[in-house]
Formats: sequence, structure tokens, C-alpha cells
Amino acid sequence: MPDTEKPTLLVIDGHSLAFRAFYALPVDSFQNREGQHTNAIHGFIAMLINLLANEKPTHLAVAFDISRYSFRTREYPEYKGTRGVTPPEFIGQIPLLEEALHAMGITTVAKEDYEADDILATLAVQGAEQGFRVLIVSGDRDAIQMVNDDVTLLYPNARGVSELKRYDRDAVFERYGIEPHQYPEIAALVGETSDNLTGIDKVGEKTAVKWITQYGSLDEVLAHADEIKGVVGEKLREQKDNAIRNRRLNRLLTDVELPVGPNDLERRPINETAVRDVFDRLQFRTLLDRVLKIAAAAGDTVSSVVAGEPSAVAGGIPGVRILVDEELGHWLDLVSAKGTKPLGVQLEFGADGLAGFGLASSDDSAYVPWASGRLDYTALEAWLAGSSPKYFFDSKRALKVIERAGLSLGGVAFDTTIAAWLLKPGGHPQNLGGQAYDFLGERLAEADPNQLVPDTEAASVATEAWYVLRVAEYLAERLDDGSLKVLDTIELPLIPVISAMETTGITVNSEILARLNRELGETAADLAARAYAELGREVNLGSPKQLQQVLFEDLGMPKTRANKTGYSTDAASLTDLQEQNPHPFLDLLLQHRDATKLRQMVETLEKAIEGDHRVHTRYEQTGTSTGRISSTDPNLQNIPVRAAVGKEIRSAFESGPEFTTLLTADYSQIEMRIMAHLSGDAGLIEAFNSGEDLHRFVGSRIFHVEPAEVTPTMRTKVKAMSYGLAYGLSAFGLSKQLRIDTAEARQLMSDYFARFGAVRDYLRSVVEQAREDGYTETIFGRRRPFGDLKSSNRVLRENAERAALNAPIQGSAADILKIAMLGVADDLSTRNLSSRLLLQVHDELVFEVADGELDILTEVVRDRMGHAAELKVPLEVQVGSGKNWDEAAH
DNA sequence: CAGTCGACGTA
DNA sequence: CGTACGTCGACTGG
Repeated sequence: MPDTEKPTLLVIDGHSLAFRAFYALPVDSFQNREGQHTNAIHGFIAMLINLLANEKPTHLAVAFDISRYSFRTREYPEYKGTRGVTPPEFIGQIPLLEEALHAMGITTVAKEDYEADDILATLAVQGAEQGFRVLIVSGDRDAIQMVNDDVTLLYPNARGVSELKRYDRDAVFERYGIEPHQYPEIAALVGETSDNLTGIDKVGEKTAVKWITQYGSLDEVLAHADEIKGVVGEKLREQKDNAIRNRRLNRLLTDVELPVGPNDLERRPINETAVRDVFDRLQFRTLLDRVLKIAAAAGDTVSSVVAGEPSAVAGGIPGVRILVDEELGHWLDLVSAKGTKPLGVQLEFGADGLAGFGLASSDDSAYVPWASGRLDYTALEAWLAGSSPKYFFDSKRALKVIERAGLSLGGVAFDTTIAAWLLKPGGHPQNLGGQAYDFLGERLAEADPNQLVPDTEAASVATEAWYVLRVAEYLAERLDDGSLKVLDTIELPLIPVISAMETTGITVNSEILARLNRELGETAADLAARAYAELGREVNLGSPKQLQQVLFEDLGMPKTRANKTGYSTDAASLTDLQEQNPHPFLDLLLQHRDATKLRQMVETLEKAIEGDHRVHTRYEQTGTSTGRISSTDPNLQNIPVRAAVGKEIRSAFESGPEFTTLLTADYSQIEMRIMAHLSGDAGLIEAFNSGEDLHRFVGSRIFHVEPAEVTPTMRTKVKAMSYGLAYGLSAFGLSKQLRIDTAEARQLMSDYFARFGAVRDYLRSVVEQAREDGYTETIFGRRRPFGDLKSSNRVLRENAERAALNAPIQGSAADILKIAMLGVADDLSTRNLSSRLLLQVHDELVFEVADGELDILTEVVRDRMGHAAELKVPLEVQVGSGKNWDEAAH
């Protein structure tokens, strides 16, 4: 096919040409009204307009370096090391240039870790293969190597960018006397000052060309180095490593994986609105006319939406800039209004941690690739660590990843996961796409994980960051003042505290666990064998279904409480059965369950011990509907404590090396104290202020005896009653638990409320209020919505009523412990203490005590926990310490 | 294989 | 017919 009929692909090295333009045009003559310098943009676009008019490319792209760092600097850190800092007037021009190009319908291409010339080389090779006439524009002499029959280089001459010298094969031969592909071999010998690549001393262009012509290639020259006489020969033999290194570095890659190929680069119509907008901001009057004229001449139907990477597309999603270094600093300053406006932040995760940052303001977004150890992130690091407000989707995860990358994070001002939870604490956990859909009604593009080659490309983290910002703004609108205060003063400050607890973990003695595992295993096996002997056959003791067969059919025992799959075989039912219908199998079964359950827990814990001999649980800050935090992988909030074996398990949790003991601190009867506070019940308040044992005090009032005369039975009854109150316990439930008849339970309740009537009034009022408002509220303003309080379904309604009367109590207790955690964490840090908070178990905190800090830590903990809230009754804190968790308990 | 249920540990 | 959780094994349905 004759060249004239071939489509023409024009690819420009954006950075190098913009930089040439910057030095070709006077800085001071090109400034817009905001003081932004525009000379490089002006020069570049003027050159581009000439190229479009003269070369009439059918396909077009501009390639950019993302950073001054690339795989070449990793290989040879001194590469391009002689280049000074970017002139301040140049900063900010590249992103604006990209914006202008996008408005003009021109695709820009950049690839992390590669230089623009590698992109040029790749597209040139692909273009030639696919039948294009290829024109490349680069200010880098290494680009000569790309020239061949299909590829022509346009190279700016010394006077800047207004004239481009045309290098085809013949022109290269005429200028250098070699084939284009040999150019890098010449350059390798001579060296390239601008790239900081030293060549062979005494070897200039003439010598190099002579050698290459004589021997054919650099390899051959080096192979025959011995034959070369004189000083240059010596130098060549001495410094041949330089040449080898230079050749390695100046070889352009032709197989870079790019998001676009030549056929994707067909020229598109300009977006006139966008062009007018950008050129107006740049104050490019004449250039605008020329661009519009070219567009008109090309017969473009001017569209308002541009494909590719426009600065704004339908739906208002801002285009994604790729930024690092000074450009990034400039951009951050601009879009955050010098740190006063929040940005959405979304991290990109790679195989080994942090891979990139997505950052977004309301109308702009940027992607910042992250490669650890690189030097061009000072602006980002400063912004991340500083107090400039940042919004996240999951800030705990972000915090951990950022810290692991050796950075620090400050200014976490919003977390959409936590905010969404505060708005709807019972909701299912959502990913960002779910939030965008639920709150904004918009679909966020997600790659289908089931497709090897997804046909929908996932949104960039920069776009995700933009959604984070918008979801955050939506949620901030919807949250009432109380919830916002809980977010700002409790939940957000708690994130780093919880994150540190997870990272720290707690030392667990694996030998103790291994012994327990073995002992419990033996016990279980023994019990199972005896149980089988009783039955005369083997059954799976862990299968409720098989147990039902054995108990209710084979052994013909009376039916127990019904459940979905038949009849219950839980501990309470089996204990009942044992009374009505004694059988040795029942006891053995119960004991076997006990042993296997504990063994399983021990085994789970053993497996969770990591290389540092510690167990790192994960705390779920949005895992409950009351405000508590939950613990998973493993759950350290349900480690046994009551039975003897439970204590043995707890004894395996120890203080780590460098620390002396563990310290535990827990609130005594915090929920009852909150009930006293919220109900204002004079009797209950007096009970807590009297210093008397609570249940003894209450018992004396109910049974009309002196406190000293309250018997253990009386105390047990009162205790069950008190504890049950906050859960919505019924007379029926109380009777079952205390194994008394319902009449007595009813009497007990009525006696209780006769003395502590305000408690009943309060509990009723909570439900009543919740029915009216649709939600309950804790002392600190945390809300929990309830819909079923008006349900006509009695089961649903009564369930909701019990949950509602419990929510402010459990929730306020959760708030108080969280506030205490913040206070303690604050004191530990301001007093420079080394002791650390390790665990939280709803009303208990576990610390690791550093040498010599027991007294001060005890004081801090007592103070901060005791004064986390000012209630109508004192908050009592019990503190204990010991080598392990069991000993530390009191 | 994922999801559900019963059972049971904690506050 | 007492709140709030997480985890396990067995079982179910695909």
C-alpha cells in the first residue's frame, strides 16, 4: 500500500515537548489571571496545531511520564540524576495541558514505571505492524532508534518546538552515517550527559560511528576490544561496563502493556464546551480560534461528551489525573484549598500492600502510584501526615496499610463505613459500590471477579475516592447532630486506638494450650467411649439430628422444647431431661460437649498464634447494633472464664517479653449503674452511693431485712432479677432461670418494682419514646432505629421492645468504655508511657504493663475509666494485675 | 461449595 | 417468653 493511503499515527512525548516549549517561550509573557504560568502549554498546543494541519494524522496520542522515576532509576539510581529540580513556573502546567488535550478529544497515555519514550516505542511498533505510517515526536535523541521505513521521528531543533526536524532512515544515515537501530550503540559508547550516562573516555561520535560501521554492532566492538590500539583502545577495555550499562538503559521497550492500541487512537471530535472552558481559563484567545477552525475544517460535529479520558464525562465524574512529585503538591494545595477542604481518599492494594492512592475533590480526581522507597512523594507524605481533612471508606484499613508503607496518617475526618453504621447500625456491611448505589443511586464500575478478562473495567481508585467524598457528604447531611458528635468525638478518634490494639496483639503461651488441647482431647475421647457404651452403639455426639434419634426415639425420652429441626438437645433441655428421666448418657453427653467445645476453642487459639507468639484479633467497629465493638479471627471476647478449664485457658494469655505483668480493669455493674442514672430511681442511686454490695442492698429492701440478713438464696434471686431487667426479662423467664414457679417470680418482680418503681417507669418510657421517635438514644446521642415496635406481629413487636429497652443501656455502657479507652490512650501517649492497651471485652480493658509503670498505669486507668462519664452514681473500677490474664483478674 | 441451624462461649 | 456478639460442626441445596 502506498504511504499516502496509509492511516497516519502521530504519537508525541508530552513531557519532553512541553519542556522544550517551556524554555522556548518567555515565562513572564504567559500567565493567566490566577497567576498560573502557561508558556509550556501554549508552545505545545501551537506545535500540535501545526502538526495537525501539516501531517493530518488519522490517529493521535500524547504520552506522558508519570514520574521522573522509572524502572531505569531502580536499575541505576543515577539515571537522569543530573537533572535539577523542576522550575517552579513549570509546575501545574502538565495537568492543565492534559486537560486541554482531553477537551480536544486527544487521548493521553501514561504508565507507571515507564518513560513516555517506551510508550512511544511500543505504539510505533504496533502501529507499523498494523499498517500505519507512524510519526513520533520526541525531544529525546534515543527516539532515533525507533526510526525505520514505517516510522519517522520529528525532533525539535535548538530553537524550540516551532520547527521539527524530520528524521526518516535516510536522514538518520545522512546525519550519523548509520542505521537508526544502531544509534543507541553509538550513544552507549559516547555517553549521554542529559541522562547522566557516562560513556567511554576519549570516544566521541566519530570514533563510535567508525567502530560500529567496522564491526557491525556494540557486541562485536567489545568482542574485538583487544584489537583496538592506542589510548582509546585502553579506555574501551577499561570502561566497557559503562557502554554495556548504557546500552541496557537506552534500549526503549516495545512491549509495554498499554490500555490502548493504535486503533483506539482515532482522532475524535473536540468537545467545544470543554475546549472553550479550558482555553478561557488559560486565556488562549488566538489558539482557541485556531483549534476551532481546525475542528471545523475537519468537518467535526462538535460533541459535548468526549470519550477517552476527558476532564469531565457524563454523570459528572471528574477525569483522573496521574500525579506525583511537585505536580502532586501543587494539585493537593489547589484542590484542598491549602488543607482546608476535605478530599476523598481511596487506596489501591497490590500483592504486597500499598500500590497507589486515589484522591478526589468534588470536581477533580487524581491517581498517585506508590512504589515504596521512591523519593518523589514528599508532598503526598506531608499532606497525608498533616491535619488536612481526609475522608475514607474504611480508615482503619487505610491507616494500617499507610503505616506499613512507612508513612503516617493524620486528619481522618470522615469514614463512610462508620457513618453508614451510625445511621443504620443493624445494616449489612457494604462495600463502596453498595454505598454508592444505596445512597447516591449510582453504579460504581466494578470488575467482575469471576471473569478472567473482565468486560467491565473497574473504576480507578481516584474515581472511587470521588464516590467516597460524595457518599460522605450525603451521610453527613443525613446524620443528626448527636450521631455526628459520636462520630467525631468517639468513633473516629478510636480508630487508631483499635488499630494499635490489633497490631500489638497479646502473647499467648502455646505450651499451655497444647497441654490443654491434649488433656481435653483425652477427656472427650474417654467420655465418648463411655457414652457409646451406655447406648451400645456409636453416634456422632456433635450431631443434634442423631442425638434426637437416640434420645427421643431409641431411649423414648419425653420431648423437649421444639426448634426448627425437631426437639432441642441444648444444655438446659438435657438438664431438665436428667431430672425427669435420669440416664447416665445425658451426663456423659453434657460433659463431652463441654470438653469438645473447650478443646475446639483451645485449638482455634493455638492456630491463631503468629510468629511473634502473639494473637492479633480484629476488632469490628461497626459489628453491632448497640455500639459495642466485636472481636473476630479469633474472637477474644468470648474466652471462657467461669469454669476451671476456662481459668486455665486464660492463664495462657501472658504479658510479653519487655513487660512485667498484665493489668485488667473492669467496670463493676456498669449497666445497673446506667439504669440508676437514666431512671433516676432514688433507691437504686442510694444503693450505689451507700457502698453496700448492690444485691445485698436491693435484697434488704425487697425482703424487708437488714442487709446482713440477706441470705445467699435471696441474693441470687435479686441478682437474677436485676440483671434480667436490662434485657426485658419476663416473669416466665425469671421463673425458668431461678427454677421457681411463675407466681413466685411474679411476686418477686412486683416486690422489686414496689421499691424501685422508677426503674420500671423508665424502661416503659424508653419503649414508648422509641415507638414515637422510631429510635432509641444513648446518653451520648448514639441512635438505634426500631421499626418493629409498631408491628402487628406480636413476636416481632415484643422482640423489638426488649431490644429497645436494652439499647440505651448496653449502648451507653459501650460509649463509656470507648471514651475511657480514648482517655487512657491519650494519657499513655502524653505521659510517654510504654504500657499498652491490648484487649477490650465490653466492660473490661487488658493492658500490658511496662517495667516500673504499674502504679502510674493503675492511676491512669482508674482515673480515665472512673471519670469517662459523670453519672448520678459513681463508676466503680476494679483493677488487678498478674503475670497472666487469670492472675490479673480479681 | 456457600449458606443455614443448633449449640455455646463471653459481656 | 432475656440483650449483644462470633465460631464451630453438621446439615442442606446446588
